[in-house]
Amino acid sequence: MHDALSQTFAALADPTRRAILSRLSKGEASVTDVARPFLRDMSLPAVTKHLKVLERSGLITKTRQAQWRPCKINAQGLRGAADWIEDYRRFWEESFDRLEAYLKTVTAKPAMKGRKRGKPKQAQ
Amino acid sequence: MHDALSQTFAALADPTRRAILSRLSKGEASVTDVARPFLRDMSLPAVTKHLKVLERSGLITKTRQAQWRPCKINAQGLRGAADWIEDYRRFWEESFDRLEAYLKTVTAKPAMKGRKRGKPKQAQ
DNA sequence: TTTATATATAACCATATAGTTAAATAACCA
DNA sequence: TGGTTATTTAACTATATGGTTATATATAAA
Repeated sequence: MHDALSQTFAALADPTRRAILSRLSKGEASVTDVARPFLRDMSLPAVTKHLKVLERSGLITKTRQAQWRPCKINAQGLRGAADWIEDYRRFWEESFDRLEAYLKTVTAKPAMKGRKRGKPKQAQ
Repeated sequence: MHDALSQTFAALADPTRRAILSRLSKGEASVTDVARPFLRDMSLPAVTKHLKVLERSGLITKTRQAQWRPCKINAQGLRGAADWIEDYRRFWEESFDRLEAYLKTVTAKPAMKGRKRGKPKQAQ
């Protein structure tokens, strides 16, 4: 699974990493500062690894400042994911019922060929 | 990682599963129909597993109709993910610069205590 | 009852993920 | 130089993931 979108979603599929992004959305922070709230639950190298996942997926960037590596959010990396999900928004918004009815008229042609024995038709 | 949001993002972190959702957004379909486009690349049980992941994460539901299990999208399951990402939208929209400036005035108080030797300050 | 279709499960394998501890590297300070 | 702080890397472990093939189950059809 190497595509960018999969990497983004995979990066978001961890509460620690989402918390890190939330923290960084309030401003840059060093690795130690990012790690502080998690050190009761995991070691510093564990946080370093999470940061690496976020960096690889383009959701944060790291710069250098003396012996510190300030981390900065790059929420642009969320655009792809946001756009993807956006395509499904209509499914949970109020116009859903009317839209579903419309879709049923649009997708009425059977997409399943070679059907022989009363197979269930798709949305009609 | 058991929380709902993590499960949703994890389910989305696979191109096959996203393609399945895309297919189901156009209407209900049986397991075989859902699987058809993927059978050059993987076996039917592999698709069954993907469907199970989508089902566990609440993104689809399966019903029964004779020997078929029509699958139906439940994009409501995307709401949580959409809402989470939405909080970061401001980071990639045009008002970003002005907003960042505003945030800097808001988050000016140092969140890093015990600092001794010219540690980098956070967004100020 | 037998056969065919649709789907699920079992057992297995390879790789990825998320954590650990210990050691290495890098920059600053005295 | 030597010591301290910040961060990364290495080596390892346990579990999860995504795939396989073979088998089982359920319903329908002949």
